[in-house]
Amino acid sequence: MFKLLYKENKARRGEFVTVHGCVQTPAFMNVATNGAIKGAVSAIDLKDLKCQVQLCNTYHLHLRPGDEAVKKLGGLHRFTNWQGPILTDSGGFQVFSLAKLREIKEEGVYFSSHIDGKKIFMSPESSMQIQSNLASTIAMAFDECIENPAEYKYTKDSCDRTYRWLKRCKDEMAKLNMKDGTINKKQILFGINQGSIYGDLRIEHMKKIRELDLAGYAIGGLAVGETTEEMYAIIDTVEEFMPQDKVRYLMGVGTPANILEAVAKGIDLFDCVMPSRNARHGHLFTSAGIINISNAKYTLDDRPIDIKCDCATCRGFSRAYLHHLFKSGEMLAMRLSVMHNLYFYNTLMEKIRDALAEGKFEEFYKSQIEALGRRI
RNA sequence: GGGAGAUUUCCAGAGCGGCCAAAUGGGGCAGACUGUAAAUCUGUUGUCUAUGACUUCGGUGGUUCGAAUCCACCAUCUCCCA
Repeated sequence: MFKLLYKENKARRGEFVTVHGCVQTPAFMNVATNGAIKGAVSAIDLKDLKCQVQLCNTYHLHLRPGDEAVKKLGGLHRFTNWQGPILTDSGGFQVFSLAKLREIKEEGVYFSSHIDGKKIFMSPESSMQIQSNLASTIAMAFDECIENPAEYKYTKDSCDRTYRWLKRCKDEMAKLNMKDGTINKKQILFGINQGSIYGDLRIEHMKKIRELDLAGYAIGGLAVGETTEEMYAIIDTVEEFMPQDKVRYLMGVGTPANILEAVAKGIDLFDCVMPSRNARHGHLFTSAGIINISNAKYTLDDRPIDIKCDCATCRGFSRAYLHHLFKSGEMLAMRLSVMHNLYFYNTLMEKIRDALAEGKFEEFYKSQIEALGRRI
């Protein structure tokens, strides 16, 4: 259940209540595709990183260790030791990211496993079954994430199919939530808007899916090849047609600047691989801009990554030490960096919420938007 | 004392007369990364007045139209026989 607390222009400060706890929004969900944040960060660390929601992946966990195994082990919460809300992505993104390894049909998608080539079939029904076995808090609808640029005709047909799939997802989840042996019988479903960069298709699709009265609505298929301006334009276009009383999730986005911009446009939830992936590659976010810690100029830099940050990494370690850990290929380089970047993202969201609560979001936006994208 | 082999651009190491400023690794320098097939990938790594020019392959001299590549001597190192 979503409760809108404050609004400043389009930006929203809210609370999203789930069976696994209340999420203060706007919020960033921390991505743990395989049930772990890459870079050796566990659920124990997530509390210190101000994480509210963990995101896991249906396709990946279905292949390994298998959703039946996770179910036998008590579901994702017990398996990963994360007791807060968990959102599972449906496998729809893999329709995009594993495009070379799949074939789309009306009944569902045939994948060749990226691990061993084995044929995998995922349909709206099987995605719901897997997510039910994983027992996440929030299940995402099984969609096709269309790459950009896309043909208008292809996009229209795909959106129509994604809509038919959404109805099948809803029906299947209703059945699963009543079934004996289901771990989380209160699992909720979010629908996903598609339509590439075509405003009319986006609106038409959004209007149709909002009729299904789902627990939340996501905008998918962005940050997959279009320009930032096109992405912002689509958010503006679709937002008007999203229910006010439901949580809104912009999937897979993005940079800190993207997130701040999207909050201003009325989005509540985000997730992105960027803080963790970029951290593993030495790309760190700071209040003054972005740094690449493996650059030679940090060899003798005794300052913390971000002088204004109070994460465990910044409290205890210098840029020079992090630089050395990267150059030496130490695992610790990634762990400390991922923890910093996630803390940065989660703290950014906290600052956004505070600004909204005080009615100072616009001020905050203006003071931050430029620095967030700067490279130093 | 005698014999055999080595010496290449930051390192290792290919090259055995022109297609060589010199393969391939590593290291260095930089860039990318947006619902994670990503501890990955890409570019670059002699100098410059830079679609070309110049100086390099232990040293010096020589053969040749042309040498990292062939010859002579020198230097250093390794192995074998005394």
